[in-house]
Amino acid sequence: MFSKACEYAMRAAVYIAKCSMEGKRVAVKEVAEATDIPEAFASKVLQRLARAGLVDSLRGKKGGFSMSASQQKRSLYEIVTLFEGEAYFNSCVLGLPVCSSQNPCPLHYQVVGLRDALKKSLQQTTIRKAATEVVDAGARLRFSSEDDESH
Amino acid sequence: MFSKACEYAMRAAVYIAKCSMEGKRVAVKEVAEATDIPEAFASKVLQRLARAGLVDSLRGKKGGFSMSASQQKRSLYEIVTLFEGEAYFNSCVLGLPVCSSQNPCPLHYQVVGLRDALKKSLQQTTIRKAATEVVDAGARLRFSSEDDESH
DNA sequence: TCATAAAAGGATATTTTTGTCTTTTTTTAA
DNA sequence: TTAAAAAAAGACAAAAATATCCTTTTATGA
Repeated sequence: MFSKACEYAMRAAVYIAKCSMEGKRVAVKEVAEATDIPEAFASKVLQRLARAGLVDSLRGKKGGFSMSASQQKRSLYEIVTLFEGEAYFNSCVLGLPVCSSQNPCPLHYQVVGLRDALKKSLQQTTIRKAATEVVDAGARLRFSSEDDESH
Repeated sequence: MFSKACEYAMRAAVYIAKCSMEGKRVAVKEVAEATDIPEAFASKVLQRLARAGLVDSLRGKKGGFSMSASQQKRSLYEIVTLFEGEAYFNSCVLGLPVCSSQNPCPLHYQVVGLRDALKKSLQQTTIRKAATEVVDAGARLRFSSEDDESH
């Protein structure tokens, strides 16, 4: 449904938010392990999130990534559009360059409403809210449980 | 949202259905032109649809593609899963290998319902129905209108 | 039977996505 | 001031998706 980069970005962002809520700055290495992302790729994804202002990064010893309260309030939609582009939610399901109520493709009415609902759902879901699911409901950001990290 | 191959497959299938409803068999060349798909790629996509039994193909002079009444009744969902895989609608939005109500990711409840609705909508939409939209409501399968095909 | 039209199949090319590795810059603290 | 730790940046590699081209097989009709 979404690209790997986008999936990774969401997992990483939620993990960083969770850490920031606990007042902890995290390094790429930890984010990568906690969310099952290849470390070097995680680094690229986080660079992109940082350049977009969705996370803060600090270089050097004791550096790492964090999210301010206002960053935690940004929506998952912002992450998705950063990696998939606005077109993901706006362009024609059949790939036509023009498709609207004026000029619909045969699936326009069929699909547009549902896709808009998905869009709105992601717009209304803050990164912080997703992080809270992890803390409160034990929702996961990686396959294996946090118990068997074995370190 | 969907891959090019999948978009092409849906456009091509709907066009072939429309032609078959008019009792006309069509060649790749015509399908490609009518739906704005690169011809060689259209050929590959149609081969795949044919192997999957979603369209009939006939070689040789007067050959081409067509869809029987029962093929026209197949759903768009079948085309999508042929090109995107079942996983498209079933796997975790965040890309986790395991994600269910037992073991949800932080977006599980948020997104799963909407994606299921999209799935059902595609399952309930037959290729024939989409083709009827084109015939009855003038819905389009390519950018420019059919008037300016200039031939 | 032979030329022609069409799909099928195979090979190849291009672009994008995914993933890795190495070097550089920045910061901290000893 | 220097070693260590961390992100940033750049180069590269591998895989997948997209796209094109060429050959082979099949059917038709003259």
